[in-house]
Amino acid sequence: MDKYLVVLLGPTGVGKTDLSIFLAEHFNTSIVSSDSRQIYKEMNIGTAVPEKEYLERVKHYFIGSLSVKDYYNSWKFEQEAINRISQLHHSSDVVLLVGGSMMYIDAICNGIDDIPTIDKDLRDDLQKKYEEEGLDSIRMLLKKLDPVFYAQVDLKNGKRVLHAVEVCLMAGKPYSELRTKNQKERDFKIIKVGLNRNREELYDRINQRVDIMIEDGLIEEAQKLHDLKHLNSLNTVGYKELFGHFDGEYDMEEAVRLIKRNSRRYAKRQLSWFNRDKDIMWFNPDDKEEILKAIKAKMQ
RNA sequence: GGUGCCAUAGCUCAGUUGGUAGAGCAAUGGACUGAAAAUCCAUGUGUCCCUGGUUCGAUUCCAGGUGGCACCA
Repeated sequence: MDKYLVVLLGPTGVGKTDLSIFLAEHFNTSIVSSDSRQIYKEMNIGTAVPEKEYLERVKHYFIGSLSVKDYYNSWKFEQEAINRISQLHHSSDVVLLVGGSMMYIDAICNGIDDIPTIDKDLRDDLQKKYEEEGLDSIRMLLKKLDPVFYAQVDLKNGKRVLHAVEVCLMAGKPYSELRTKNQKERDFKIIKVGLNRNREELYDRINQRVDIMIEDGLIEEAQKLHDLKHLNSLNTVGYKELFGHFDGEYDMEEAVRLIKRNSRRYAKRQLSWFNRDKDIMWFNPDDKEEILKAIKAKMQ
């Protein structure tokens, strides 16, 4: 009997959660979350974690399982989620992967190349060099360490250049040699269901959801995390804009405006990424029965 | 009803001494392999309210109309 992973993806605010409960109950299965921010237990309101009732009705994994202080990345997620999925496949033929974090989804569906974990000291040293000597000096390093990747990389993107240098130094060989781009074999079949709405409707939903988050106490939630704002986990839409307000950079109205705008832009970036993937079947989240039918057809 | 002011991008507005126009905000498209809700790149989208007039040429000047605002009745 074939095992299936049904991947439910789409931009933020499109309505993945409601549909995921419907599908999970229909297939009598669990949900593995592929959301890089809902995984942190201190960030519930701002990341629109499914409401308590849903979490009780359907077993969810990778929601609220980490602290914002924990270091995490998509490679770790790949290891842990793949393990979890195969364990769940013992008792269920269908498992749901639900979330909008593009690279987390990719890590499960395609796999990520094996490269060494970067030493914290090395990361800090390079970061310091970047800040003191500028991007150009990091670029020169990369040119020397890995001319092949240097020719491919977006040289204006500091993070990319920096990371490539880190990997070269850590691995002792060029990053480009480690980038196989090989698709990993999985022992389950993948069915990708993409959710989208017309742009105006999607943006309305995003805007409204931000207002609801504020009513639900997002400001208080962010206040508690203010001291930790330097953490990567808190470099997140909904929190960083409030930190800016707490630090006196602008008023609350402006903070809310920025949260809405940045959420919309995030949704746009997600769509850009997903649109490349020709395996995705696209639907409006309201068409539940149609979606179910399409999934079942794929399982024939 | 009268007088005055205004009408230009999705919004707020600038501008053209007459040669079809540009800022901010918003928006759009894209990249992406161990920070990814991150990070980076690119893009001005327009009956310049309508109809006539003057002019080689009108978004710009003139007249009328329409709509909005203010004041006076």
